[in-house]
Amino acid sequence: MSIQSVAAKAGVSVATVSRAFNFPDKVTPATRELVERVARELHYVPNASARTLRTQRSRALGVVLPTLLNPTFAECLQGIAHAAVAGGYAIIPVTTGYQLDEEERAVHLLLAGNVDGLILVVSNPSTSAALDRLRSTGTPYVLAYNRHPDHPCVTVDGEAAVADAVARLVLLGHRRIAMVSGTLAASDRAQQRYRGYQKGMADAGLDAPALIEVPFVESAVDLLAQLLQAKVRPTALVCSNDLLAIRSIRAAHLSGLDVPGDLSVVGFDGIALGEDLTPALTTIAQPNSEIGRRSVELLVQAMAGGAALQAEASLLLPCFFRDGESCAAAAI
Amino acid sequence: MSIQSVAAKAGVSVATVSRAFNFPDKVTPATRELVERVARELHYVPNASARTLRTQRSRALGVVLPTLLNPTFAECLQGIAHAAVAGGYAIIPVTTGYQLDEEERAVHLLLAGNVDGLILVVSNPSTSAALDRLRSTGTPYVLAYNRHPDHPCVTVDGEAAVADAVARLVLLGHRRIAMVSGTLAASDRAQQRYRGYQKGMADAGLDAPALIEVPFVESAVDLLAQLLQAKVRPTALVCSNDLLAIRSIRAAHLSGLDVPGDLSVVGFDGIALGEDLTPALTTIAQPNSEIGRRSVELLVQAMAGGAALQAEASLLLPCFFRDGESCAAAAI
DNA sequence: CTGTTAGCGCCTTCAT
DNA sequence: ATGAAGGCGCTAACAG
Repeated sequence: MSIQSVAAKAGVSVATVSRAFNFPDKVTPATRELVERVARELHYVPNASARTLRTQRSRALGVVLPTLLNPTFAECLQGIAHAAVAGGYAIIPVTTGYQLDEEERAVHLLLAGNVDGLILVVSNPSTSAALDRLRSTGTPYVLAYNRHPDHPCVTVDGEAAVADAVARLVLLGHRRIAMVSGTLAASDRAQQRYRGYQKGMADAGLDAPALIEVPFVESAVDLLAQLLQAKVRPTALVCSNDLLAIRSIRAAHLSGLDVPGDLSVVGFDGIALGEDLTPALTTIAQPNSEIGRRSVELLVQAMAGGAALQAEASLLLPCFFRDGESCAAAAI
Repeated sequence: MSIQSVAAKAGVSVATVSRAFNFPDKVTPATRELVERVARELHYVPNASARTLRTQRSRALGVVLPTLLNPTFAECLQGIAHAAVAGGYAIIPVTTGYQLDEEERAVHLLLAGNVDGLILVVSNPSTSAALDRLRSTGTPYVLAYNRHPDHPCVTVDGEAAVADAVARLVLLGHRRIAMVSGTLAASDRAQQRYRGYQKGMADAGLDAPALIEVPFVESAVDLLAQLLQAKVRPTALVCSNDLLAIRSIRAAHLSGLDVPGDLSVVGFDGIALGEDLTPALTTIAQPNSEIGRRSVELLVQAMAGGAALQAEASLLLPCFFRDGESCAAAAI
């Protein structure tokens, strides 16, 4: 079922068959149709490996993500997948479970797999050994969700967005506003959002209580419930992501608190599911699917140009405060 | 950076380098170490395309899924990804958006991409043109979530599980139990679950009201809210998947109904998020990640044996009723 | 416009 | 245990 068989059956050379597929204009309409017909009859499908070997282009993109269990990244991957297919690229996703050594393994794996380019969400661009390795190979790549002056990135201004969210809570009369985050060291996003929180509090002239850091997902609800039962508790929580926001709401209920009556909760990410919950999640919505799409577009464009992407190509997409039902005016 | 360079620098033949990597036992420990050292120095990485071209094995699996926006499939893909990496395979996922023609395109795409095997979640195995095409090529494949006597499948007994759930609702005193489903024609899973519902109702000697079919996700909540405001409304809803269950709960709230006080809701899928919601989702939990993992294992095993998978290899995994807070005894 | 041909990098007999 | 050489299927010069 090779190009040879098609050429033989059609009575032309392999070069003609190749041209008929890759440069239809460079062959007579008659021969092109002949070749196409024979190819169809033989169920001929070009061999991708042979083509890749010859052209040195695999038309495959590697994708490195923390996890697919967070809908944020699933939505992003969906966006990547669509854009990739549209651009004639296949994608090879690898998840790292937020582990640094897995990031390196993933990059190694994908590089060995001959991908033409990489989209990655890393823990922290500044300290990523995986990125160093990648850079030294010259393979085009783009970071999604990460933000760093030395790398091409597609993301949003999480810091400003959180500061804005805090300002809104203040306008609603909240004073004791706490922030809930996963392990701060595990992601630059978390750090940026935390900075935004601190800025927001400072701008409002409020003291920022200590960050509520929730290391393990399993114990998150219990830990939060405990905190909410303290004599002096926050009236509003700014959560570093929607999953934490959902768990915070659950913790509130377990503590006998009504959301938003007794406690306001703001998330971050804008997962689609949030809109179907009760209360509907108030959150800072990122364009997750678009982050994926734009990352692909940037990468494909760069690869077409032959050059690796520059940090200057970075994109800062808008995100917006999505009003839901988990936020209300502070009780007096 | 080819095997040639390594051979030259190490002063051995390319054959020896190849052996050092693929059959370490077939070379002297000394030469093996020499080759490994030189390879490391040169940052040599075997070229996957060349190897694939030569061996006719890509060590890549194609995955065809409806969507990643439903956490069910995201969880499954995560399971697939883990098992694939463990088995030395890369995965190439393609989503179809529940569209038949996309299924065919996906299969075509992946076949052209030289995958060694395919895992797919199709709309309906009985009517799938994509499967016919696939079968005729002899490429090993396995269906996930689908169930059909003529194909190798990895799934659960959704029919029995729903019948059991209905029985539990009946025990709680419910009589007016309705079923909520997406487009029935769009998936064999939905059909199986509906049959389970009908069976459960019949077993309890109850009349099954007409299926509540929700064609469009966007209008689901509105449609459901409308139904719940009828003079005679169900006291319990069995939903064909967790996303519908979540929307049903929202519709209930919008209608002023308390869940589970006024309305019990049972989902199907067991998405992880369900446990963090309030009320925690009562659902029929499938082992989504395991469905993915076992699919890969079956496929890899079959490919090692050289034969395509037989329908007899199908796996019916256990699923279980996961008690949450969205279900309670019927009000008298 | 079409054909001939030389590799792309690797594995794998077949010799040695 | 190691080396030499053919060829997997394809594309891209280069001829004609």
